[in-house]
Amino acid sequence: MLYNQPALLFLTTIKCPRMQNNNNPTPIEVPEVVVQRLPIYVRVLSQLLDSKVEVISSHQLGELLQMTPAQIRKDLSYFGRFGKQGHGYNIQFLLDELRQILGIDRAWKACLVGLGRLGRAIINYPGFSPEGFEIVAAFDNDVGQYNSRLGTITVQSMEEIARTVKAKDISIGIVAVPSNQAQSVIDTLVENGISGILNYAPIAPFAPANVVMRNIDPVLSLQSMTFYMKGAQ
Amino acid sequence: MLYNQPALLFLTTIKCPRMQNNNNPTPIEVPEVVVQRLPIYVRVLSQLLDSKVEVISSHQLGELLQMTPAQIRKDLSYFGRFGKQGHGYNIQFLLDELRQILGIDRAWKACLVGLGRLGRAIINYPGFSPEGFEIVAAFDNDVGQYNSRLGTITVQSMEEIARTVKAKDISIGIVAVPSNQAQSVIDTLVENGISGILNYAPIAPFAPANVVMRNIDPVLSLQSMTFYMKGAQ
DNA sequence: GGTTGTGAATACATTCACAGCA
DNA sequence: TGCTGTGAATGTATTCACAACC
Repeated sequence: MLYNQPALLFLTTIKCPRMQNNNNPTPIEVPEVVVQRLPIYVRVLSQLLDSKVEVISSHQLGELLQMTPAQIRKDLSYFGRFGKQGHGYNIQFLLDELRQILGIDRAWKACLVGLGRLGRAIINYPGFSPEGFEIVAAFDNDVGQYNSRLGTITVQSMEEIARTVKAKDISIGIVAVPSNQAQSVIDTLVENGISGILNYAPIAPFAPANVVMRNIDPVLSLQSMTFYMKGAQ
Repeated sequence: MLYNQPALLFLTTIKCPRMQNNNNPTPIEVPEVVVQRLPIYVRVLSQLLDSKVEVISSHQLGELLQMTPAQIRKDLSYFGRFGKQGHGYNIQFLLDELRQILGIDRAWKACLVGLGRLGRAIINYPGFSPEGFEIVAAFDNDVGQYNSRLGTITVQSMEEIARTVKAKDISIGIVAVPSNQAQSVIDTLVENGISGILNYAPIAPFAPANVVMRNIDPVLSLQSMTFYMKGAQ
């Protein structure tokens, strides 16, 4: 059976077009779990670069991330040959490559739906824009919110989602509405051509296979945590 | 090589003591990925129960969660035999069992470290307490925050972490401090006997193997999302 | 010497397929 | 008949181990 959507968190191998910078145009398969690790490498490599480290071996990187050097080398080898034998990886070069592979070498426009407490925290979160994710529109159903300004953004009614998503060429939707509205908001975003959704609502969302879904759900994290803590308290 | 800590998100099989309600006292191994799915089952089953559904088959549940019925049956079979042939699973019974297995049939006390914008959003998040996770203390280094009250909680200085964690018997720490302070806060929590950490700081944290770590990092989610969206924009 | 990149080997997770039971 | 529970089979992911190279 094909399932088009990970059960909130996990999924397996998926076909992807091979990177363009490679001369071989045949498609390769990259495990989804590998793709999910690439941003972690990017994060650590950036920090190392900030600390003026220029070169790192898979062994040292594995030490920092608590993973095996072999896994790091294997992960990277899906995309190219970025290292030098006897030397390691040039951090700046590897970072540039990984950013291009992930598609984070450019800016991405997102809209936020839902401006309750959670939505306002999201719109004020300072971590998105330095990484190239810019929230350029915000929507809420509460009439009291309309036309209120949050930074450079003016809150719009949900009826304006269709028009604004197209007008501003938005490709990512961030969903922060109450659970009972979340699926219908997701449907609206999908209908209007959004291709990725970051969902904060505690539901098991549905979306077609061509839309990428990511869920942020701290309660699920806590609930799987306690399984391992039952001896502790 | 043994690695004691998942690289932020994912890990594999781990030894766990078998459930007590089973007569067999030998330890079984439950894949971590299975444990992470149990809360998802709990969530959907609760919603079904609210909708007055009493019984469900693995096929129907698989439909709702976009996973195979075999996977659901296999996952549950690690912990016991909860279904009836020809009938399906009694939702109330299965829920009770799953809650006990996960250790979420009781309350858990947590403390929050960091009361910036993110920390205040976390302390106001209404999703924790209905699930039995109660934030009973909050700490910040900013003198301006001390003794300010957030709901029933009074903000304390970080020096009071040790005393308060012990006095209030807190087992979970929620970390919402800036990246550069996060590892040292985690170390402090660990030293004071915290056994689970929910980390919101965008770092690759380190903790000993006996501490359960979960990371909430929307930027990582977005960065692996765009990999699949490069055709879209 | 040190380190990468990778086929082969191992370990793990999912799915199949069917016996067994209501 | 309809569905669970589960060994066996398949499909994936990780790790090993070593040739190739600096």
